[in-house]
Amino acid sequence: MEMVTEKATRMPLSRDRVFSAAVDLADESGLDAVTMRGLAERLGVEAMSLYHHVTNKEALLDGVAELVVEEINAAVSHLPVATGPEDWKLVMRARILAARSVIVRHKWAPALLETRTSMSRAVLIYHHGILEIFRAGGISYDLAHHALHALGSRAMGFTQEMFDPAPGSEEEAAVTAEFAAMAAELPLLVEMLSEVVHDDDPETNLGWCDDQTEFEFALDILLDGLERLGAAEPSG
Amino acid sequence: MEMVTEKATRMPLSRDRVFSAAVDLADESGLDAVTMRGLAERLGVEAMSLYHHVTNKEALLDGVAELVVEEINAAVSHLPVATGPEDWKLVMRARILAARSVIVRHKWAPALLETRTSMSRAVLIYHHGILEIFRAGGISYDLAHHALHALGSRAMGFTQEMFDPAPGSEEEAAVTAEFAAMAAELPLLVEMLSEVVHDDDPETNLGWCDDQTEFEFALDILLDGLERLGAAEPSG
DNA sequence: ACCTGAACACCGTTCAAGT
DNA sequence: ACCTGAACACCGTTCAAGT
Repeated sequence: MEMVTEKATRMPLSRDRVFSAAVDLADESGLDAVTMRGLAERLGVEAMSLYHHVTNKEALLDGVAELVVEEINAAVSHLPVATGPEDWKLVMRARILAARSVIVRHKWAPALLETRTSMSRAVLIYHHGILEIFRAGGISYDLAHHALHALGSRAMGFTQEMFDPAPGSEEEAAVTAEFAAMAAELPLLVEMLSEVVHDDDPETNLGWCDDQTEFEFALDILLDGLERLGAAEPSG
Repeated sequence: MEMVTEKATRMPLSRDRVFSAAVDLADESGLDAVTMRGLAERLGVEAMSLYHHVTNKEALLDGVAELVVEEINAAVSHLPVATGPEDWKLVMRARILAARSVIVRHKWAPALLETRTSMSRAVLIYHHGILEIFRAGGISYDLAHHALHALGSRAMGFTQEMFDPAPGSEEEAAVTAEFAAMAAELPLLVEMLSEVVHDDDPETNLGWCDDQTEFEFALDILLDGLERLGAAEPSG
């Protein structure tokens, strides 16, 4: 039942080992657990040794983010390519949902990716693939550019949701309490929530309000809208 | 030219003064400058005095977020209300763009709001107002619920953009360099960027990739799509 | 070349003490 | 009731020193 720790392997440190140990640490204990000291301990080494392989914490986080996006690129690399205006939307949809399936395995990734300020090699490659699909679909560079902005992080399979308390957490209890106290002032929200059901399956959801269904709902509105705009363009 | 500092006023501390001083500090020096010690100094007080008014740093940040959303609620409070299926989309659009104008005054707010885990009083009130517009437009609770998810933070006037280096920053230089080095592998991105122009006006943009035009482009696709779905619903 | 130990400058926070 | 000073347990990081 016990995992083979990095410490037990005793191989020399390297950038790759540092980054992938950080990913594992984040998977197990969250992003906050990724401290220089904590990561070093997991690697059976002193915190200061890490600085021999990464210039600082920011560079470490850049590397971790890059590893996640490379995992996405690997996951989408064998997916079918678009052949024309008929199938680009389905191909795009499949690619984005494949990216999302990687993100779901690393629930801390959205928060990390949002804090990255520079576009890395892997992110550029991913977006080039997205652009390829738009172009195969006969969509102009101008519209594709707008589309990349409109999709934003959704192109990569996630939306950073506001206010998503973990089910059963004290935050969720706090929201429920606040909501109950204000029910009289919020009649429409009360009525809406009595009509709809939240699916809180932690296996498929990134959070309270970011489940697969809602992600696909918004994605389809955007893809449908883009398809419509593409069809209305003067030339392919 | 020198501002009247909080220190000079010498009034006793209060929750409200603490929160609004934190907003001012974030406006001037960014969110990272809002430390217990830094905020205390600005208030002419010791760091530990703050704990008499807020339970901890998280509660401080909650209060700061709440103040921003209250500013949004004030900004939209006198806007016209929707009267039916004919005008709900315009009313919604105006409200969301008014919210955005508040966010633009506090460029650190998106990053802060994304980290809040519980839905506050002001956020509930804001979303109730949004729901009011959907309902006036004859949209069902079920569709409105999907719509709130689909809009996400965009309902409040922002999208947390990934990879938005500040114009002229070293991050932007890094992206440019990376991009140049990979140009051969990214022919479509090269061609796209040669055709489109980025408007980097720092007055209207929240970042490199989140300018007013792109925000409205995506917003209109979503509102148009929701309108279409609403019109197709069996009953209002 | 690679790793370490001690130290520094910051955090948020606790606690006992001041008025 | 409100504020303070010293201290604690953490950070990221520097630097001189070890092998």
